Amino acid sequence: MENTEIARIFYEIADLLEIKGENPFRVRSYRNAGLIIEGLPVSVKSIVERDEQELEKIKGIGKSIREKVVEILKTGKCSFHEQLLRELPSGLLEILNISGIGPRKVELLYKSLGVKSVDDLERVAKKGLLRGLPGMGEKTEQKILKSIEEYRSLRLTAQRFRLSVAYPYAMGYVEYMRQVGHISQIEIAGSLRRWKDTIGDVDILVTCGKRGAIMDVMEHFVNYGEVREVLAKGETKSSVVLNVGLQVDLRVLDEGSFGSALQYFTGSKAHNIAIRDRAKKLGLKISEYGVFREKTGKKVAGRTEEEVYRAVGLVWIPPEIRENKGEIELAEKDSLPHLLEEGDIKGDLHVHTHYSDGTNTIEEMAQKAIERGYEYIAITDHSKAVGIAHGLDETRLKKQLKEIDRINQAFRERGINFTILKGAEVDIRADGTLDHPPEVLRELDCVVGAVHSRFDMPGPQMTERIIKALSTGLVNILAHPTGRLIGIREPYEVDMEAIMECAKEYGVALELNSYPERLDLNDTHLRLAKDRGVLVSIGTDSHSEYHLEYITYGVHTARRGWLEARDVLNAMPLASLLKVLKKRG
DNA sequence: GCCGTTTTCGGCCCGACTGTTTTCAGTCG
Repeated sequence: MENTEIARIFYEIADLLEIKGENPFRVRSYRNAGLIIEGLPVSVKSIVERDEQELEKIKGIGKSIREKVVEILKTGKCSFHEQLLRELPSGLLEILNISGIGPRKVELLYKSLGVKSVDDLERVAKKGLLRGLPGMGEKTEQKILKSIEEYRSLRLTAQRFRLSVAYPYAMGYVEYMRQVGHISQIEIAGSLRRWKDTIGDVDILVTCGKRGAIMDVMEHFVNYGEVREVLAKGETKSSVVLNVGLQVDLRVLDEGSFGSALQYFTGSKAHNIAIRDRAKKLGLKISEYGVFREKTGKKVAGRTEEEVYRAVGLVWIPPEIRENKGEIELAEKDSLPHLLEEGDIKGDLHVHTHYSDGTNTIEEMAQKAIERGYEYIAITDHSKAVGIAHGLDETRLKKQLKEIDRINQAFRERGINFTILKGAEVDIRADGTLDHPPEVLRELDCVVGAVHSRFDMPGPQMTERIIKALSTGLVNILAHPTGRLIGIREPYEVDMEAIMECAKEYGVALELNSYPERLDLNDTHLRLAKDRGVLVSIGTDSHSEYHLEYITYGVHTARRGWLEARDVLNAMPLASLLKVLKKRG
């Protein structure tokens, strides 16, 4: 039983209790428990196997949740959850996905019209039966029908957008908004500012210099060429949906509230709740409009984020780590980690060329890397098992190595301080053996091992496969360690703690693959790697010279995992890097 | 249901927009 499955049961309990009209704080506890469990870097199962009391040490998990977790792990189900499902049809949970419908309406629809599913809902809405219910009119009925349609089409595609998809759209919108006058400040907030790997919607905040111009700004916003639909248009907030289906919200603020609004809309929700809780204990009240004294209502901060954090006794916290996972406690002591920055990156250790499935030559990739200010790259083309990528056999690999020698020699002669490392992305075969012979691998500077087949293996087998490969002592870096493709393919089952233990023993770095569809390892695994003292290599997996820029996504993801320059293999200058790489074998 | 540097009981983040309302509930973020 995986963490996500256990979390799902708690989410469902929360939804069902909410429909029943239970105490909202009890509901929140279950939902919160789901969030916590889903976000744990280690499996709940392993914690319980060690000592089930340890669960209660996690903030937000008490006796009741702990008992239910243990029950789920033992029996595969939760009797409380089952009991709720006997009281209420499970189809009600699906109805909650229809936007504009919450628990109160679900209850009303179920009790008054016997609506048990989305299909039922569609039927009664089409019959015009909704408009008779209290609080509902013709407009609600039409809106619900439209939402059902959207829900059905959305279910076929991804509901969230990859960071790399949302980011350019958001930047384009910001550029467009700059064209209207009266805007003095503009920032993107939300999960995009926190660089989450997927984005639900985009939040743009602006300040408007002239009071009377707010509606002009709103008008400009909803008239953007990419807008498919206007969801709301008010004096402080407007919402639209773009043609691609991405929702964008705009908020207009006073100068004096910009910092507090930026803080508020950047989130995360868990971080904000903790910050507000803290404010309350200090006799303060925080809203998007500022920090106020609870008693007098006097405003004490709001212009900048620094001001807001200072008002509650904290130093400014980088957006990427605002998840209420320990950052607030450290901000109090002014001992936050010094997070990695893009300028710390000295090179790229996962790069393909036209030898396998890349589009550029070795020289072209090196040239681009030099322009980025790097000291080195490792050329790591596929091995022969990855036939579809035109993987290299030993003969072609040897030819490539000679070419690298030639180019390096030419760099030296021209006084260019840049080194191309000889590498390979060697396939870890299903039986755990490597796809190049050991004597060939020993000739290389940088061996990247990776799984490219049989993703459906059971967890223990996959773990054993990877551990066998790393234990040869021939691998420097384990590439995209979970194999996930965001929104396309789930990660394969693997015991990450066991992999990390092995990686540490054999001096293997784990990769944070920066390719936008991968971002693998993810933030929680990165934090685990840091805690376990396993080095991380941030590679772009570039298949063209333009892909080297993906390092930006990698660096921000690394920041989400609390990584500092000293935790990152390719933040090392060449000399130290070579020392680490040579330790293998 | 969870939590505790005022608490083992009594709190638990806050506000905008919409659609239906004649003062507000529900939903959303």
